[in-house]
Parts: sequence; C-alpha cells; structure tokens
Amino acid sequence: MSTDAHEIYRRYVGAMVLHGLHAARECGLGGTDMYALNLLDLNGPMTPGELSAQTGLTTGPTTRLIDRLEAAGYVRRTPSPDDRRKVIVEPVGEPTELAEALAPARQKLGEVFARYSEEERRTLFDYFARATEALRP
Amino acid sequence: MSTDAHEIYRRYVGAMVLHGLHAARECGLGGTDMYALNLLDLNGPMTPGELSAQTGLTTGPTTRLIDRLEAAGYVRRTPSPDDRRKVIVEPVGEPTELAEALAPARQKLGEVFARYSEEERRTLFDYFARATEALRP
DNA sequence: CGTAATCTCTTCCTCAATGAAGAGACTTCT
DNA sequence: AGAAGTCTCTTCATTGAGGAAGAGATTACG
Repeated sequence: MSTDAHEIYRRYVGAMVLHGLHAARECGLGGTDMYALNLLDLNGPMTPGELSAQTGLTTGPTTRLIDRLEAAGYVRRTPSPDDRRKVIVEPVGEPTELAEALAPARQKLGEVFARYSEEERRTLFDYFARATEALRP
Repeated sequence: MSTDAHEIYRRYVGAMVLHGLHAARECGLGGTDMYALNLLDLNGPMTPGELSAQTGLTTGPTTRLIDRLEAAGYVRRTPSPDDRRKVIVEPVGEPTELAEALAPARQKLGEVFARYSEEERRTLFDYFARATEALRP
C-alpha cells in the first residue's frame, strides 16, 4: 500500500466513522448501542454474556444496553432452548428508523455505484466482503 | 443497487463503524471526540464555533471537547490572525496513539489490497474518493 | 464614540451510561 | 442428592458528557 493509498484509506475510514456515528444519532442510539447492534448484525444472534464479552462491558450495563435496544425495537430476547439460564438476543429485521437514517447515504452511494461497469462493481463488492472480514474486531 | 448490494453495503458500513469505534476506544476517545477529530481531519482547521455547529453541540461542551483533544495531543489551539476573539483548532499531524490503533487494520487491509491488480486498485481508490464525498454529512 | 453583536470560555446543574456487588434461577459435576 | 459453577438481572453509587446561562474580550455598526 503506497503512502497515497494510506492517505486515501485514512480519509475514507474517517468518512465512514462519521457516517456511522451520524446514523447512530439519527436513530437515537449512542455509540455503544450502535456498536452492539452492528455486532449482532454481523455476527448473528448471541447471548448477553457473549455480547458483553464483545463490547467489553460488564454484565450489568449489557443488560441495560439490551433493554434499550429492545425498547427501541431493534432486537428481541428469546429464551435459549438449550439452557434455560440463557437468553438469545437477535436483531429484529432492519428497524424502520435505522433504514430511514441510512436511506440518504444509500441513495448517494447508489448514484456512485451507477457510474461503474458490471465488472468494476464486482471488484468493489468483492472488496467489501474481504474488507468486512479483515476489519472484524 | 440490487438487494444483494444493499445487504453487502449494510454489512460493510457496520464493519466500518465497528472499526471506527474500536479505534476510538484504543485511543481513549469517546465517539463524539473521534467524530470531531475526523471532522477536523476531513474539513481542515476550524474555529470552535464551526466545530460546534458541525457536531451539533452547544459551545460549552465544545470547549471541553477541544480541551480533551488538546490534552491528549490530537489538536492544537492557535489564535486567529484576523479576529482576536476567534481561535483556530487544527489537528496535530497524525497522533501516535491513533496511528497505532489503526495500524492492525491497515495491515490487514493492505493484505486485502495486495490481491488486486493495479487496474482494480484504481477502481477501488476512485470509489473511496467518490464515496467519501457522497457520505460527507 | 458608544451600543449592539459575536466569539470563546466558565460555572452550575442534570441526566445517561457504566462498574461493582450480589441475588435468583438453572446447570453440571461428583 | 448436594455442592459448586454459570448466566442473567437488579440495586446502589460513581463518573462523564451535555445543556443553559452568563461573563469577558473583541469586533461591527450607527
């Protein structure tokens, strides 16, 4: 990666972080809540214990974090079939507020994508998939 | 943009937000602080008033936000030459902690980039530039 | 000039999020 | 069966960020 690519990447990451936090605000979520919601979105349903391990929070705050997300309609609690002490936290489709908050950005990005050829789009989506995997914390 | 592309994009944005907030924590910064630092990075030096307008904070919290960033060595305050009431807040190069926090991700992304041809990389960087512009809040 | 407007910063207060510690329910192991 | 361990949730106290209001310094305007 050349210095120039570094520079581009740095600015790009900045823009994505800005965008993400902006979306979080639009949804009435804090940064940690958005963080947790994305964890659930990327890694699938998990227990509060697993979520607390991944967020770095202790169990108390995690419970209330899930409370907030559940009250806002972003996730759902389901009893675990295997272990009745456990609870499964799963994202509930894509919440309306989140979709609406992301809509303008999607619209703009859609216009950007429209400029590329089918071949180029394949390259971009391939990169997205690989980068998502590489950035997974 | 097909539904499939939507899905890929959504997961990708999620990964970037996760990555950004993770980096913020590594630097000992809150989400808002990282947000502001990225604003300064992307839009260049600005006054506390402009920063408060862009973050949505009132002036009080903005002053303390700048205090935190300055104490951590991320930005510098300079008196404005034009208007002696004003202050210019400018990022101080790239802070070591931030660079270190981003280093592992850069390493991994560098490996991802290495898989592509020169032509494909051009496409990717072109996309980054356009997407950065499109996502600017 | 002098009054109003602008800009940053300070002070006080409020509220939300977090950590620590422990309770209650359930499972596992001996 | 019983003891120990696990998992979630609750309670209490603390910390930190943010808003509101106003002070102090400077600039712009009549």
